[in-house]
Amino acid sequence: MFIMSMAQKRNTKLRMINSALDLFHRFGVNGTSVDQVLEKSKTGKSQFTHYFKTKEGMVSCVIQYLHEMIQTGQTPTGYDIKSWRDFESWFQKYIDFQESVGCERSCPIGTIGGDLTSENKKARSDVLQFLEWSRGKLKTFFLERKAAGELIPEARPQELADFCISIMQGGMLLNKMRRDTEMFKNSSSLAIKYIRTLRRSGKIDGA
Amino acid sequence: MFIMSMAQKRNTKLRMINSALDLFHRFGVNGTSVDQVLEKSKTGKSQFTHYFKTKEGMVSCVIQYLHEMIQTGQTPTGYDIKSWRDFESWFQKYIDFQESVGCERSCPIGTIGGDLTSENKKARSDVLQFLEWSRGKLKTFFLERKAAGELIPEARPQELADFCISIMQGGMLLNKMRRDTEMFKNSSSLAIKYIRTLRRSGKIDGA
DNA sequence: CATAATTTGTACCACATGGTACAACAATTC
DNA sequence: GAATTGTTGTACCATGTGGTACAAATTATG
Repeated sequence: MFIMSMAQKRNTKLRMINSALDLFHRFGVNGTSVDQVLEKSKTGKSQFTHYFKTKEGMVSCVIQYLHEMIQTGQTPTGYDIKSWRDFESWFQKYIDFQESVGCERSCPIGTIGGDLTSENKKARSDVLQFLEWSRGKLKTFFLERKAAGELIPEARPQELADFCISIMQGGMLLNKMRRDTEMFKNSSSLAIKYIRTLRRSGKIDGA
Repeated sequence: MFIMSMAQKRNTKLRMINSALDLFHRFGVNGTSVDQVLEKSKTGKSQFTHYFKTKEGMVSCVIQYLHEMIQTGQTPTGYDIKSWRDFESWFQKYIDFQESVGCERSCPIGTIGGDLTSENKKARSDVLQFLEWSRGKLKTFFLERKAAGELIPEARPQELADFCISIMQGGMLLNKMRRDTEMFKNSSSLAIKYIRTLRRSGKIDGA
């Protein structure tokens, strides 16, 4: 039946995307060949051409898939931040993730995005779309806290969002290089302390 | 004579290293082939084998060279930080650099380091050596300021150093992805503001 | 069932990749 | 100037690379 067909189709395509995501995340786009993805996903060249046409097409699909997974909360890390407690654990989840993989990976979007050049128009635009979405999520969190009177007037939501994402990206990259979580721990700890000083009215409830 | 020989030798090797550095910085190690380096430096395979033996050997030399350039202040950015003013312009120099290259590059060490895997033992150890050196430079700056009574007792030099480097790495990576300096500007601006709150005794002299 | 559409297997291709072999050339030292 | 050392040019190679061609199998739909 139709549903079976779509399921079957999605299944094969999904296996390829998952394999690609894993390899891109570990070795980068340039560090991963199409054939390696095919081997890992137990598929052939014809499926590759059928579902993705080119390598960049595959990269694009991988990014969109990742974006969807993150949006729907199906990743160990995420952007569903509703409280100060959520916010402070936002950093911690990245650290936990890295610890769980021996600090051999940084943020997938950072890794993939950093590999793209101006030629990769489609894939880059997918990365940027995700990036703006994530900035928006954090910005919205801070906006809401500010509207609730929990942030001093000088606090600027967009700056705070970019500040957090920068620390996360840099921290994860440095952790990966050192195969150790120390640097991200140190920097996120300071970021949290700083942002606490921008709060007002009420006790600090974060971890 | 001997000097001419060494100069000639260094010249060829240096041309290769400079070409490799430029390409690695722009496209990453995995995004650059040995042949591209040879073409750019107008050299042949025999010189490659003679001076570097393998691609990783070349990467290793590039990192060591870069480390040396940075240590001796021959790069637009650097770690010669003696005053609060120096410190605050430390961030700005990276932003200026990115602006000067259309935000098409991030930090060379971050780009190259992020491409390496556990197999690249030599190159990774070179990256780590540089990284520890740079952490030490920033840490020392904060230690000295603290010793001079210019930082509150709660301020921890190592945390502050890692915090700054994380923001720099993350900010540059994000800037490169977005081809724009906004995110690094936002995050470094907050970092500077925060660190100002940790200072005491005396006016803020930074830019 | 027939037929159309989707999905997959096999073979192939031109070119890029990292690396080797080895002779020729140039410079330095004795 | 002979011998040693350092440097470069040319040709080559096995394997990896992204991608194509096309027929065969499988699945949906009339």
